[in-house]
Amino acid sequence: MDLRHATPPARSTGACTETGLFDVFALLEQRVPLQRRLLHAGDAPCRAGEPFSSLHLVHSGCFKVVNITADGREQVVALQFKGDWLGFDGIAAGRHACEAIAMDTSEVWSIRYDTLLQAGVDCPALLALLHGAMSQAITRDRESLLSLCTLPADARVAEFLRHWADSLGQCGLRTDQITLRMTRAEIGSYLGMTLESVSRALSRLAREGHIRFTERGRRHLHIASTEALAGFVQRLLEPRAAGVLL
Amino acid sequence: MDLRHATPPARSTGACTETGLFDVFALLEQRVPLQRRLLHAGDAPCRAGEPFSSLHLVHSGCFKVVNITADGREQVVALQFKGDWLGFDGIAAGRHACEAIAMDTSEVWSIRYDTLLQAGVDCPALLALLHGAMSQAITRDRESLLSLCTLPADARVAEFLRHWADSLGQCGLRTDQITLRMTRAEIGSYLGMTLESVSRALSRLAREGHIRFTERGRRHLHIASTEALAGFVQRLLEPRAAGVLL
DNA sequence: CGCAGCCTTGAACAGGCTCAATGGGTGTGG
DNA sequence: CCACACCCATTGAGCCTGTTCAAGGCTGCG
Repeated sequence: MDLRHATPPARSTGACTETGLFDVFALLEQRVPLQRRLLHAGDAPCRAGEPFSSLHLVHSGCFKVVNITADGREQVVALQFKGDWLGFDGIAAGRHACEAIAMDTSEVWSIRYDTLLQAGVDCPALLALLHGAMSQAITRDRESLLSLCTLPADARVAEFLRHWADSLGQCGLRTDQITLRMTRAEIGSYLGMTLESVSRALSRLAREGHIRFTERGRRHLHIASTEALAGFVQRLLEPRAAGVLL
Repeated sequence: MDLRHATPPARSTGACTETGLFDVFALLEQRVPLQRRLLHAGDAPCRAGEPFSSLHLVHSGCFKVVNITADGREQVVALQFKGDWLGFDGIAAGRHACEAIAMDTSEVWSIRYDTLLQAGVDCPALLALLHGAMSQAITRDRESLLSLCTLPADARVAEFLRHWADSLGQCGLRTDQITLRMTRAEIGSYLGMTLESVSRALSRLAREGHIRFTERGRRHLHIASTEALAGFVQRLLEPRAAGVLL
């Protein structure tokens, strides 16, 4: 019997590791001293420029990760849900490069990096966990990069919705009914487009029946089928592919 | 005393590092069994889809990292020089997501991941090294993302040249005379633009005197000043910033 | 020499941006 | 309770940056 499907992996894209979400939390809880922190929308477990000392495992809720440059540019570079870690960017420089900001009431488990390393000596599974999470962060950032460069605006929005629904699914929530916890401007920042383009793309998706805005407002929407969304993306891609291949 | 600053990661963007590169290689050499591999342009230490078993530390030369999707899109998502690692993307899924391809005669030190972990138990500095490198990879990917989304095409090309020169500098090479080891199409893939746009941007930079093509062909170029390039980027940014602030 | 890649440049086109007007929702205070 | 202000979202019109398509040049090589 395959346990992996009983306790699905922590938001892995492909085939991850025997240790699923449940195991991750259980293992940490019993092996490492950690501090549970309840956060509200807008709170930031780490801020850009702050000295690095702890990593934060998202236990519930969701976060946006914002990168800020010296010259004032800023962008949402990642979204993190249950099972994702916050703060990896601080390890190398000893100082955080990005802010992580709660987009909803959320709980994180904060773990001092040095104590995590010490615990890792006795329990290699902890290290495997950590490395897996970092590796996944890299893989996902590169996927973002690829989507940004190879997909037209509408497809990026469709992928974004699919990704969000997927993430909810891996937390055990329903994937057909989603509540966007970001403004159009934030979505646009994440997807490399303006808020107007996001709005237009959503309208188009609604017009084509892939999504439906619920009566509770423009941030609550119903997704007909994530497969259909994927198909929509592929259809936008075809003209180019055909042109290239023929 | 903070160990992190005693053995800082290689090629850190910000404050790098009296010790840096040399220590990394020395430490690995004396602590971990590794296999030196000489590669030629086009060789790939890891291929997409291949099972993951080893990490590869770049000892000389340079690599492009190419991400390939199931539906056939592909993109250059990173460039790696001496001191960078290849293969992090394989840890989580147990299988590589990206290809790393040598763009020049290069040497990598290949290290089995499992033996590296074991060595890490006795020598925490090895783990610090590894984590620093992964953290840096994340930080850099996010910087790419930000450049892609917030800079116009010409600025992206300027930043690209600056980054390349910087990377050479951190290998101890001269930074004013660089040889691009990529075609215009590859640069375009990395920067999210077409090869024509890259070519035009380079022509513009040459016309404004920031770069000069040498007599040895259009891939060899002389950079007047990396600071001037940074200034060029800022100048392209100002109109927007001014518009936003006023 | 002729071919194959790669690079450059021009001209037309288009996707997404900017600017602007409008409307819905929410919270506050009269 | 309504009026107002504020923020967010939608939609349209015109524009601009970067793409597409096309032609031509350079270099290296069989």
